[in-house]
Amino acid sequence: MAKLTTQRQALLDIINASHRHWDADELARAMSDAGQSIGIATVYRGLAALESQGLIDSIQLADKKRYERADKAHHDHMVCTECGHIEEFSHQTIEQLQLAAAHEKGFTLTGHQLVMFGLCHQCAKGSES
Amino acid sequence: MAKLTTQRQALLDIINASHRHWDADELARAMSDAGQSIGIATVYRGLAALESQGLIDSIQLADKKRYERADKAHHDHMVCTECGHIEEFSHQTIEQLQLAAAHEKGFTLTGHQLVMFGLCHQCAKGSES
DNA sequence: CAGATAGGTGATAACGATTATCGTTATGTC
DNA sequence: GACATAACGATAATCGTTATCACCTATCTG
Ligand SMILES: [Mn+2]
Ligand SMILES: [Mn+2]
Ligand SMILES: [Zn+2]
Ligand SMILES: [Zn+2]
Repeated sequence: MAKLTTQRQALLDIINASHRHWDADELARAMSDAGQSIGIATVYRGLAALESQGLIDSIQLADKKRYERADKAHHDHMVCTECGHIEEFSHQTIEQLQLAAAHEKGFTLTGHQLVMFGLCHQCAKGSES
Repeated sequence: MAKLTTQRQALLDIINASHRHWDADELARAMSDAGQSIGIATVYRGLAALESQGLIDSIQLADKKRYERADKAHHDHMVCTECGHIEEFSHQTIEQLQLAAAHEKGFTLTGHQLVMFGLCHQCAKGSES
């Protein structure tokens, strides 16, 4: 039903070209920098379409949603509160224990999001007094 | 430095009176219903003050922040995407594995938030075809 | 007590991310 | 080509939250 238009393909290409976690604004700017300016509403619509088709993934951080490529195994995120760096990790046992905890409370799980906050290696080093 | 004023005490009392997870608007309405109307800005400021003093806790959900009493052990949350019901759970092993995962990536953890989405027992029953 | 100082309060403007609206444009089908 | 169906883009609107700013309180000081 939803079409993979020129601009949606371009968004997808940008996202698939790295492991970055993009927000809508960054993508609009990247398109613009590439000489292919795009309306911000089109970015939001395109991202929603791509995500609903499973072509990209997203994480909801406190302020904004960030999108990333979907061709990776499920993982969760660590966010550096100093520089914004996002580190990925996956832990099979944590996933299993989550399922167990949900089951114990009678919950039918459809998803989850684990975000850890702290200082990345770089920023922890830099802030030593 | 920050004062525990009459309205802040009232907010704290409401929050401590149950295990609910309140948003700013609900608290303003509760105050109003109790005959003690309060400006919405005062609610936000009061909640920020109470939280920074460790008198209340909060969780950041996709759209809004919700506040709850702080006199409970750390726990995480399951949110029913159908009715909004929030179930709490805590899993010691999950917490420990998170620390291990962070350490492995060189992250100094300052916090985390695990939110699981799905259907609560009630809603799962109701949606059987 | 009078004045000074430090916060707090409340109405409301501003903000930032996202969504809705609406006229225009591209794409697909006959 | 003509019509239907989405997508596009500019922009208004929405919503949670924060900033402003003109009063209010306390609390302190002499
Ligand atoms: Mn990721
Ligand atoms: Mn809770
Ligand atoms: Zn960092
Ligand atoms: Zn439910």
